[in-house]
Amino acid sequence: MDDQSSCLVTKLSHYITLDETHREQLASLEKAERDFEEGVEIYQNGDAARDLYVVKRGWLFSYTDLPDGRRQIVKIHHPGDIIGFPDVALKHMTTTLRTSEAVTLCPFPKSSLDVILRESPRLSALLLSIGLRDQVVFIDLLRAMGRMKAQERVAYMVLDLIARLRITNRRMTDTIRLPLTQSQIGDYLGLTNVYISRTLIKMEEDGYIQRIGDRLRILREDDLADMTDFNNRYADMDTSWFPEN
Amino acid sequence: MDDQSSCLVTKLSHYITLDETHREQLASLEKAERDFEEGVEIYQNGDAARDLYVVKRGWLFSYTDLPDGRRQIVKIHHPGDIIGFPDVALKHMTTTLRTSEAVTLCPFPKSSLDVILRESPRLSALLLSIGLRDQVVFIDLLRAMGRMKAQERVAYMVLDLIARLRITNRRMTDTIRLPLTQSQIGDYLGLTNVYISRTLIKMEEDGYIQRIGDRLRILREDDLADMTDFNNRYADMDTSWFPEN
DNA sequence: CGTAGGATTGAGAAATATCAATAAGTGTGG
DNA sequence: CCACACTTATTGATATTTCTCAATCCTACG
Repeated sequence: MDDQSSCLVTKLSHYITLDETHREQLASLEKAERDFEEGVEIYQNGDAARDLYVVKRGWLFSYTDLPDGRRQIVKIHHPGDIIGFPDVALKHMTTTLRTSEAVTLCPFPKSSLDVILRESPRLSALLLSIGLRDQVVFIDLLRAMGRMKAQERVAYMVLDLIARLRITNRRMTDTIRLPLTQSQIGDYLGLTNVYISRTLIKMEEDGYIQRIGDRLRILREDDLADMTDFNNRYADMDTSWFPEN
Repeated sequence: MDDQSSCLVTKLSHYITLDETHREQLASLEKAERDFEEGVEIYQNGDAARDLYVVKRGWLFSYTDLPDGRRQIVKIHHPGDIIGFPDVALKHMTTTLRTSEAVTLCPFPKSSLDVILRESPRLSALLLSIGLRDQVVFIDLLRAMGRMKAQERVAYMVLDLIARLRITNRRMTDTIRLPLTQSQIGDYLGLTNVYISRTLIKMEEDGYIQRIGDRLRILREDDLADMTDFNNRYADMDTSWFPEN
């Protein structure tokens, strides 16, 4: 597998400059990429934690269910994301992974981390930082779920999605594709599909957003950011303390 | 500073066996320990992210506020915890740290991580795993906040606290001290102080818990675990893939 | 013994859920 | 290109959960 097609190299290059050695190390970790249809489950809560995945194409999400059927979607995954990282710490997967549309994933085994930790302190620092930054992002989401009203939560979700898409796509405009049903948005934000419907309608009436098919246009991004006291964690990473190589 | 008094060594020994080299590496990282009174703020949201702290004694919590004053407590810290780890990834602290009672902390600089990453792949793997496991814990809390009712959230909080206290204190009974006001519990669970009061009374009436001063006795732990579909993440860490040294 | 912070209680209001019906899309087979 | 089946979105009516505000009660402590 050459550098061109290594998902990990692409992902990590967004944060630090990788030299040739790093690129080779990373590229060697990956297994062959795999395609999946829309609406399939790739692994389930409770499966042995074995592989990680880098998303090459398409959207997916991870969720957990309560015994009575209530569902919480925990993370929405985009191209460039590493899926399954938190579960590295545990013996079993803690979520179920499901595709929102057709996707391509690059799997690599959890044991690859061992290689990285032994061979490159710098890459290790980067992986650690990505994990910890994701933790901050979860804390932000927690704040939204604990203390924000429906409209603010929707605003937060949209801003977070845009900020993340802009990591890999610099000239993102104000319009995003949102391949999620309102039930799924509700499961992500701790609300019902019905209330998501009403909230989106209200936000459109108030001129915050505009909906065109499965696309969403942000009309007053600054106002939404104020409303949610939004911080772009993806732009604030501190790589200054990383070891040299 | 000898091993006896190194907070980090004590903390990390709960997970893997540390040889003499590891112990020395870790002990050398720590600065002198510091005491703080009850009700003081040790650092604030927005401060430069410079130090981490290991808790030697006492309870504290981290929180963030919304501009209009709504507050979300994000983490309750006990003896043995590492505080400020997620902020390592960023240039600034994302929360404010406040004591619930008199505490003793062992600070060590963020730059110590550089040393660990360069010198010990095994310790690096452990730190990474602790960070990632904490992420899973946040995901569990997110699920509670998004999809559980007040009583279930309280149950979840109590079970999580007990599980954590049992890491360091093996023969923990069914009774814990809870040095938090009902307003703080509310800020943690995304509810109001008033509703916490009513919920605790209800749970006591139903025989789930018993309150004696600032102590809480769990009467039907299994039922509470069923109610919240509780998983003890602290007992399920996978250290099998860690590098040798 | 007075005071202050915390807990409890009551009444009413707001936010969100639930249930059920209808409308609007969307893809498929003919 | 049409008609059917199916999923998704919207709407209305009502129920539930939780919040808000204000009063009162406790309890620890100077």
